[in-house]
Amino acid sequence: MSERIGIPRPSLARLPLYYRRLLLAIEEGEEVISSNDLGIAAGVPAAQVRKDLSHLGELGRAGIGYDTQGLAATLQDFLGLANDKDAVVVGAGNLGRALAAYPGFERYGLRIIALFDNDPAKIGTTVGDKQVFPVHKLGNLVQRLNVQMGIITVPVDQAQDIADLMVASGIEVIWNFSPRRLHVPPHILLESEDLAARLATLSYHITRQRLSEQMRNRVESSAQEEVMDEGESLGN
Amino acid sequence: MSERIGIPRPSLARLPLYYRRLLLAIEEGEEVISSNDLGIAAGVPAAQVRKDLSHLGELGRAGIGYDTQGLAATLQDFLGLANDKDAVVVGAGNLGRALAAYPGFERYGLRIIALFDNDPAKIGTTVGDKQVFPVHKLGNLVQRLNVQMGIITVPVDQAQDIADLMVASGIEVIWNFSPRRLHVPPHILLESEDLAARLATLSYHITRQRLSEQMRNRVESSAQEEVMDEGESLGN
DNA sequence: TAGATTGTTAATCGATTAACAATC
DNA sequence: TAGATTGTTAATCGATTAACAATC
Repeated sequence: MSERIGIPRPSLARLPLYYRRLLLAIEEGEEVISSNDLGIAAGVPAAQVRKDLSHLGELGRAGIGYDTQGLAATLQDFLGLANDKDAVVVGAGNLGRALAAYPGFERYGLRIIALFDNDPAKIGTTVGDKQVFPVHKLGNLVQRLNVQMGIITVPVDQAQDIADLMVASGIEVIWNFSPRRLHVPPHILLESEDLAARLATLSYHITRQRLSEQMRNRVESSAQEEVMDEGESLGN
Repeated sequence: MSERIGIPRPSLARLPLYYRRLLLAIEEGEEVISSNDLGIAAGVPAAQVRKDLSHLGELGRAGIGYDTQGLAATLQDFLGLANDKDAVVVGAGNLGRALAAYPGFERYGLRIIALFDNDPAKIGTTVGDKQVFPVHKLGNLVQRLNVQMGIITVPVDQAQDIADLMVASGIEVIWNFSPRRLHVPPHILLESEDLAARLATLSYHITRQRLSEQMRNRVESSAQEEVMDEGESLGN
């Protein structure tokens, strides 16, 4: 995907956070909100918020702030959250079933309409109200219902095959949860959540933290010794 | 976490991808690998790979490339992948159970030792060989076993409370899967996977893709009309 | 020697932040 | 009017990329 988008990627990623804060503000009955408050919710400075929102137009009022209802509607529209988006999950293991049942997706317009798997023990079972079908039925269903999105939660060695199958079936957006870089034609949008890779970076931090802790302990225990030394030198 | 790290975040995030490629190369019996090949695996140019690896030292040999075994060992060490890292999952819903059973984590040294939940129907059940305990037992177990990492998969309205509890129990790294910005003291490392927010950005792309498709169809159908017009004007 | 490939320097690119006139 | 807050410009920051001498 060669990204013909009119907004920087980091800005786009923050819009949902602003949106979420706006829903909260609306619920609280607040009619306006400042870039500062939106920034706090997203963990960025107010200037960043204003810059981000400036990509969508002039949405605020100087001296006042942003109209909560208006801005929420603009973001909802810009992100297409009110549009129904059909998806299928391939891989009805733990992760696939968890995503199929994830309660947070519906409010953003995602409808997971079915799961697919090749394990006979899984075929025919349901996840909530969603059925698990054999993978060979994927193409037909995707074409018939014009499904746009495919979610991949199969074991890593099958991920590329499934991606190929999805592309051949006409799926245009792939959300990949397998720990593997997938290859897709340029017109397909591919987004990956590589949890194992993410864990590896956390592992890096845990390791450093452990080291600096040991250092601290060593400093503390020598401080402790010093205290004892002092006690002794005071000779009481 | 004010990030006293000696390597840029984006570089750090790519190291696991290089590592994975190295394991593959080793499996294939390859003894050296070029920055170019590593780059292909991670989707970045060779210069990026060399720059990333230069943060860990001079690891390659000019004219030759990188020793696969040696570089893999260096990365494993740098990322602390061989160190055992104990974790608990709080929230034994679909996602929590999926993560607890996720097969990709063990090879990176993560040991999920228990799950916690407040639902009586879940307490006492197991996920693989891991037991689900009531949340009030979290502090004791974390302290007794010196658990470093907490994984949050509870509903959004409980996420902050659980984070507070984890911090109070001595956990130092939190991996948050709830769609909410959590507040933790500065010495705690907090990393979040906000799947709903990620979905919202995918929604943006799906919406644009749909629009550009409609445009294409419109162009095609007018092209179609033109063909028909021509056919007519040819008068056959 | 010729060819391959590194590590590093410098140039480029893009995002973040600070500052402020304009506006309410 | 005084105070608050926007949108935007310019400065800063940091990461990516290109280029190349050094090395094998």
